[in-house]
Order: sequence, then C-alpha cells, then structure tokens
Amino acid sequence: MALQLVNGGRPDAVAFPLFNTLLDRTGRRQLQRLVTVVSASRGQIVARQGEVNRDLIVPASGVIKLSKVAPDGQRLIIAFRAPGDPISLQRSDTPWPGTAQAVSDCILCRVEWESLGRLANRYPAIHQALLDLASDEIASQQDRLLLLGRGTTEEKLASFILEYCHPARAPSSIGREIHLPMRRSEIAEYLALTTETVSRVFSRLKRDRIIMMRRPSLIVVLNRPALEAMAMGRQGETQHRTVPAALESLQGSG
Amino acid sequence: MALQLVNGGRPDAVAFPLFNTLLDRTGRRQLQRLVTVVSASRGQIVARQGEVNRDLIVPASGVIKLSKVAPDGQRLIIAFRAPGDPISLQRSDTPWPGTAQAVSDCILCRVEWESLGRLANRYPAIHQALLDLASDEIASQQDRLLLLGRGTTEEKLASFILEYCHPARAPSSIGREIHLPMRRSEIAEYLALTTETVSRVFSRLKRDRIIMMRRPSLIVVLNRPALEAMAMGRQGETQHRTVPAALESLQGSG
DNA sequence: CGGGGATTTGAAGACAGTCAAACCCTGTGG
DNA sequence: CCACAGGGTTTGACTGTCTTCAAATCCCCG
Repeated sequence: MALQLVNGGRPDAVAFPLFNTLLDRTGRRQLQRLVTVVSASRGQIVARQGEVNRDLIVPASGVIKLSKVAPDGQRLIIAFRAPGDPISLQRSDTPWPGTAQAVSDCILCRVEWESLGRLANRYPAIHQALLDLASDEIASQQDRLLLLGRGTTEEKLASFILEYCHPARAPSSIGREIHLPMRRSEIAEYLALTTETVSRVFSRLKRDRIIMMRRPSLIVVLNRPALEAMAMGRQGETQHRTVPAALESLQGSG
Repeated sequence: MALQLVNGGRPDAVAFPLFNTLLDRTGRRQLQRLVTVVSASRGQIVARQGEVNRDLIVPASGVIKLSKVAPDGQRLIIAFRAPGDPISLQRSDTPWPGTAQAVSDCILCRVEWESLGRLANRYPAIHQALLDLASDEIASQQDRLLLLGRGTTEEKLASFILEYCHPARAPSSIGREIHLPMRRSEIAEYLALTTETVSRVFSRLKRDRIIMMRRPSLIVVLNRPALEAMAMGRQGETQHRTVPAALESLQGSG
C-alpha cells in the first residue's frame, strides 16, 4: 500500500496546519525550507527514550506511538500521534521521554528546534502556538490520568474507540468502517491492560451490538450513545453522589 | 500555627524563584506590582473545575491539591502543588482542568495572565520559562501515567513517599521526621487507590522497618534504598527481559 | 477528658491478570 | 488461485490483588 497524505497536499501543510495559518506566504516558505520529510515503515523506531531531542517531529501521514518503559520493564504507550500531532514537545536540551515508533507506515516532518526558535523570533505567534500545544497536551494527559487511574476496563476501551473513531477525525475510514492500525497488544499497552482483557471487552461489545468487526482491524460503531455512556462510566448509579456546594469546602472525600 | 514562608522572604520571591532569576531589578519590581498575595485556609477552594482561568496562581507556602472529577463522580488528585509550583499552566481562555483546594493553610500569589503576558513581551525569557515549566509538567505527568497505569500498590506508595520526602525538597521536616499535610484519603485519591489500601501498605512498611510513624502525619524514612527499590518495581525479576537492540525494531511487545 | 472524625484492621467478594490452548487472519510460496 | 505456516486474536479456567463492607481503635481538638 503506497503512502498517501490525507488530503493529497504537501507533507508540511499536513503536519503544521496551525503554523501555516499563523504565517504569511514568506513565513510558510521559510518553514518549508526548514522541514525535512522522511518516511518510516511500520515498526521502525523514530526516536529513542533517553536520547537528546534535536528535532520537532510531526507525522504527515500514518500513526506513531510514543511509549515509555520503566526500569523494571513495565511499558505504557503514552500517546498515539496522528497527522498534525507533534510527537513530543519536550524542549531540545532534555532527553526524549519515551521511544517513538511507527505503528503504520508513516511520512514524518522534522524541524530542528533551533531553527524553529529562530523562525519564532520573527513570528512570535509561533511561541504562543507552542505554548497552546503544550497546554492541550497537559489537558489531555490529565484526562488520561483519570482514565487510567480510575476507569474500568470498559470505560477505557470505550474512550479509546470514541477517541480514535471520532467522526471529525475519521482516519482511514471506508463508509462507517474504520481501520485500526494498531494491534491488540498496542491498545492494551495504551490503556494499561492486557491483550486478553482488551480482546474480551471487544467481544462483549460485539455481542451487545455496540460495535461490529468484520476483521480484527476493521471496526464499525453501531451504537455510539451506548459507547459514550460506557466511556462516561456508570453515571446512573452515582446521581446521589451530587454534593451540595456548601459541603465541597470541607476536606474529606470519603 | 501561623503561616510562615520557607525562607522568611517575600511571598513573590518564594513563588517565582525562576522568574526572579530571569529578571533584572526593574523587572522584579514590576512583577511584584502585578502579584496579589492571598491566603487560603485548609479545605478552602481556590479555583473551581470548569471556571475560566484569569490568574496564574502559585503557592508561596502550604500545599494545594489539584483534583479532577469525572462526570460519574470518579475523582483523582492530579497533583499536589508545593511552594513555587504553578497550580495550572492552562492558558487563560480555557477553563480550569480541575478544582484547586488548600491541603494545608496556604499563602498564594496570583498574577493575571494578561499582565504577565505584557511583562513577558519586555522580558522574552519569561515565555521560554513558561514553556519549560509546561515541558516539565508534561514529563512528570507522563511518569505519573506509567505509575498509575502499571504500578503496583507498593510502587505507588513508595514513589509518593520518595517524591514527597525528597531530601532536597524537605518540606516541613524536623530532624528526619517529615510532616505529611495530606490525609490518607488524599494520598489515596492521588494514587488512584482506596484509603484502606494506602493504610495497609503504610502498615506493611512500618512492620518491615522501612518507615516509622509516631503519628499518622509524621513520617521518618528509615530505609531509603528499600523504598527506592520498591518504587522502581521488582526489577530483579526482570533482568532477563532485557532485549537485544536488534529485536526492538519489531512490533510485538510480548 | 470526651466526642467525632480519621485511621487501622479484618473478612469476603469482584475484577483483571496469568497461564494455556484453540482459532483465525495475513502474507507467502507453489 | 489455493495451500500453508506463523503470528495475532480469541476464549477458557484459575489465581492474586485490590476493593468493599464492617468494626475497632486512635488521634485531634474543643
């Protein structure tokens, strides 16, 4: 399967949609000159945990996983990065927080942080854009903390499906059928579960006609409201937990 | 107990150590003029989840918890903020990601984001410093994701103790005895556990002479190496997991 | 010194993990 | 185009850990 960009445009236009709207024609041309386009095939390592980060890397097509290993071998996929998502915003003098690896064949854009910094001095909006990106990243990681820390298996998988099969995003979809480029083991590593558990929950969702899967990598959401309810957790049970505002100022939580 | 600043200095000097090193005398004076100093007593809510974020808030003394509630009532403490840690870096036009509440009596410094932005235009190093703070926040949240997602109960609590009782940080310590301002239920909410489980692990650590607690809020680390080993996970078991680099480029994870 | 909430401890149960085996999908080679 | 091999996925049984529910104890503060 040949690599193809989402909209058939230039890789840099796909990878830096935000910057391109912030820059004038000259700025865009300067940015283009800084960008190196490379490709990576599935499984290829793009950057290693612990190495120093010289480039900002953004996929223009395909999906990258950013995963972290603890000293004892525990692993977690911190995030899947789709076209337009910078893989890591870690500043250039710090080591990569995790290993970036291609989940599917990818086209990547690389820009040296240093050059980008120089460009940002001419176009200060870039500084602001980077801070906003970091801010979004913090927000989404906080949501993930809550999900991984407190979510049940079903909440985790439902959230994942909704996140990946977001109608607006709609990565490689044919009709309502969406292609999941990642393996079960990668979904498990992303949700801090095991492959078996992920598979079991998928089976339950199929049995309940909430999703359909012609093949393991092709998913159709049949009942989105049910998935959304599942992702939010069993909120019906907890209506009574609503606490008068006056009590909120007290310490206790149990 | 009267509120007291760590070094007896001005609140703004304690809350903005980074900025103060970046600014000249004039800049420091300008920053001082922008800072509002307020106090909050234990349990008091400083900012509410969902409200719009007008100020950057940094404790100068005391500890603040930033906690998030899911629609179904699940709760997690995202972080404890000590003096000098901004409570949230969320940009000013986005709602607060969680509720900030005083864990102990606090002195807080508030600065309007807008004013800070104007100051940053004169002192661009502030922009860089904010990005670095965001970068650190992302890194520490990624570590937390791994901890909450994959860590065992013991790893979680050991990490928490080491984090809070860091020798350099040494918040309110008398001799080797360190005061934990947060309740068991708050430690549990931070580590995505239950109060009972936290208590049980504390008991085990006491039984094994790794820590000592004269009272529930006074902790002494007796055997730091054991705690560190515990926080890293049972790595002895996994020496054999070390994988030749050549295999790393393959997809599978087990 | 006493009351009430926080902490600790105990017993039982549920959920996800582990180990193991069957099944299916994919990609290769004939 | 079909057969086959290997790995990915699904399913099953069992185990361990953490939660839940319950009760006793302790600490903090008035």
